[in-house]
Amino acid sequence: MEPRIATLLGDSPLERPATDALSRPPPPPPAPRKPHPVEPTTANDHVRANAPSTASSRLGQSQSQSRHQHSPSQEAVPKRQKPSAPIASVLNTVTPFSGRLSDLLLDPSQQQAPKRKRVEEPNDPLPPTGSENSLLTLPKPHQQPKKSTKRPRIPPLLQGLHQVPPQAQSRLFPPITSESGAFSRDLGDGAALRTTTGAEKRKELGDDTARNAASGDGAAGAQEDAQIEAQGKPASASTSDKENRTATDRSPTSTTPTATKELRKRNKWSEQETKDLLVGVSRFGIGSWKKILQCPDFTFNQRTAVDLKDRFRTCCPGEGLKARKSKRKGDAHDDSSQNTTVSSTTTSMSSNQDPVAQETLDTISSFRKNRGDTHRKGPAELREMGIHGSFTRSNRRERRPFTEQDDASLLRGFEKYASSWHLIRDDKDLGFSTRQPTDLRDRFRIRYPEMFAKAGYKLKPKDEAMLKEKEKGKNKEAADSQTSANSNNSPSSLSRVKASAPDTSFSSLTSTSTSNSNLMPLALRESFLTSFAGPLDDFGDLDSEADGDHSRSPIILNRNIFEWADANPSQMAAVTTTNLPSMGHLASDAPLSISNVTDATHINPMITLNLPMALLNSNVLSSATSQPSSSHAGPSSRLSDLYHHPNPPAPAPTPATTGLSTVTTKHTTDPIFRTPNLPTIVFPHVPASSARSAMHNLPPPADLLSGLDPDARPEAQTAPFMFDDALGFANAGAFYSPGATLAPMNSMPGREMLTLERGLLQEPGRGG
DNA sequence: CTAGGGTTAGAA
DNA sequence: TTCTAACCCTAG
Repeated sequence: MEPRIATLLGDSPLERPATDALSRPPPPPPAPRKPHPVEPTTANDHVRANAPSTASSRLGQSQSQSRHQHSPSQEAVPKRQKPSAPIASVLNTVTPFSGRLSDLLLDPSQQQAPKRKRVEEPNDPLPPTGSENSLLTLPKPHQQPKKSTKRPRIPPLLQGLHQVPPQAQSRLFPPITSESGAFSRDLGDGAALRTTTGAEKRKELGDDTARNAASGDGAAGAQEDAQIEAQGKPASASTSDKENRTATDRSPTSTTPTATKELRKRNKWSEQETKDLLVGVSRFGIGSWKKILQCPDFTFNQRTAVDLKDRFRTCCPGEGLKARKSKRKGDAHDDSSQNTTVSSTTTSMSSNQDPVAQETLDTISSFRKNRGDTHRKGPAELREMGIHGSFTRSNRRERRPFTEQDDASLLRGFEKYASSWHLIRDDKDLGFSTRQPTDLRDRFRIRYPEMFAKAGYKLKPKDEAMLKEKEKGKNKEAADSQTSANSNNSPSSLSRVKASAPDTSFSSLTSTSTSNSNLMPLALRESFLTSFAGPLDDFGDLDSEADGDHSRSPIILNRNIFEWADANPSQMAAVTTTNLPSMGHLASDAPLSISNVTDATHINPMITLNLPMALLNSNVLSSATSQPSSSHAGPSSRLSDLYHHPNPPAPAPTPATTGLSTVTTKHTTDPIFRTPNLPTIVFPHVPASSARSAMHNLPPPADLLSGLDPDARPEAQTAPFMFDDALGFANAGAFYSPGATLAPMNSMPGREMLTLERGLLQEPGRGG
């Protein structure tokens, strides 16, 4: 850090002493302004301001800090002379004092002693040694001039981070600001604390004041705060309320989440609290925890709504709240059966004093205390509390998780109606009749954050951050050469944000994508766009199927594909364009356009083979085509989807494709397509061993490319496949692997990746 | 009606 | 106890 600071200051590490000197002893800046640079007035003022005993605790810390830092610089004082003069001259081009100043201040024999004295005498009687003190008190006056000379402000601030004052560690670390008050405010200066406002600070206040109270120093402050709080937020603000109520007897409590984790201690429920809770539930109903919490009739010891809920669940298991899952199977069964009995009866009743309710309670009691659960409250106890009958439930709808199908429908709905959630809800086909529009919106936000954001809506801060992080990662990945393994989703928290599938499908399909988050070259995406036509067609279910975090596995192309291609030129040709409607199209336009030559080694197999495009049609793999695509089909059928053109009355079969479609309408049974030499991925009968080891005998790139029309192989010619030296090529159609992404198939650095997102490979226009 | 923030249920 | 997602509330 320090070297960096030095760098920021423009000083070489060697000049560091000079830097220190600048911040402490009077540097040139003040010189021009004041005829007498040694004039102590300024310094004194500062010292006075800082000296007060109130701030002494912190000052003391910073002093000790400074001392450490200064002692070396002191030793270096004699050496400073040289550096300081140049710096002075730099900072102050016109300083008559520059020379003198350094002389005056830095001369160890003469100047230091007098100067020190002046400073320390009036202000700081306490300092152990004069020399240290002088260094401490001097800096501030000179830092200000420093600012005026446009010195970076960072260094002094950063330095403070080196050694966190011990006391500060145990409490909130003050904000890092340029305000000098940042630290001192946190130092237990009650007045300063009390002046802060705002919810957050109030929270902190409660904490700080609590400590103050404990120390006897800020007790008044604590009370004041409590009052303020109580006034501002009567019974609300569970957290702050919680902090204030018994703040004095819970000194270790901290407001920071992290600190809370460590310091929060068990807070047992008292009988009175429990009673209040139960009475509250009987009054407001199950689920109205906040109301209960805020009801002035009840007192809770620093409870949150969640605490209330949990307590209630403990006391009255089965009463409207699911009991905790038991890890042991037997228990689980026990619990569930019990729950169903209880809740099914209780939840259906809303009237108190119901005999059946009593029965329910008795049922509960019959279960209770079997397992040492002493918290359950039986009917008798409840009656004692004045609670009769069962509890009513708040009319909150029952929580109902979204299924994958729901998600798919939601996506479809969104494609159809955009963000008109009520329309989505009303669409009977989508089956959201039991949901509220906002439910759909919320779910969509969670499930498809990227699309949600792209549609112009605001994500929850957390999701947003996650999304950003993800994009970062993605970009990084894109930059790095990527092994197929990389493209697997990590089962981390990010997994919730599907690896760009929604993004890809949505953005590319709507052609609104300017996103760089996609690994696939834009042109390539567009190619697929056109080839698969469907604007916003259902990619949803595909995506939803990828719900499993690992479901988006990349396609790994077998090396042997090259060999196979070499050995089977004709099939190769057929395969490469099979099932890629756009391919035929492209081919017809420009025979070579399908190559994606990103470098000399990426060779379009088509070029290599130099085959007539007439072979290019379809369904080499048509064995799968007989299956109609189903929107909810599994991967296998999806595979088939890919392998044949989805809609027999295809939306827009390209001329080439249609024209050639009659040429090869073959089945896999056709010997020509059942070459024994195919890679296992596509053609199972190829031994993987040979596939891996085989070397292909491809002519040198120069030869292969010699006859090419340069124009026909532009950089991003949107070819769905690419040829990689000695590795093979990827063809979306032919080598699609159910499961997802067609990932980069080479692991060589600097190679351009071809990644096909699942959505792009999917058939559009299902059912419609 | 929607956006956005708040509250609650339930799992971890 | 914490965290996430489903659900709720309400201003605009």
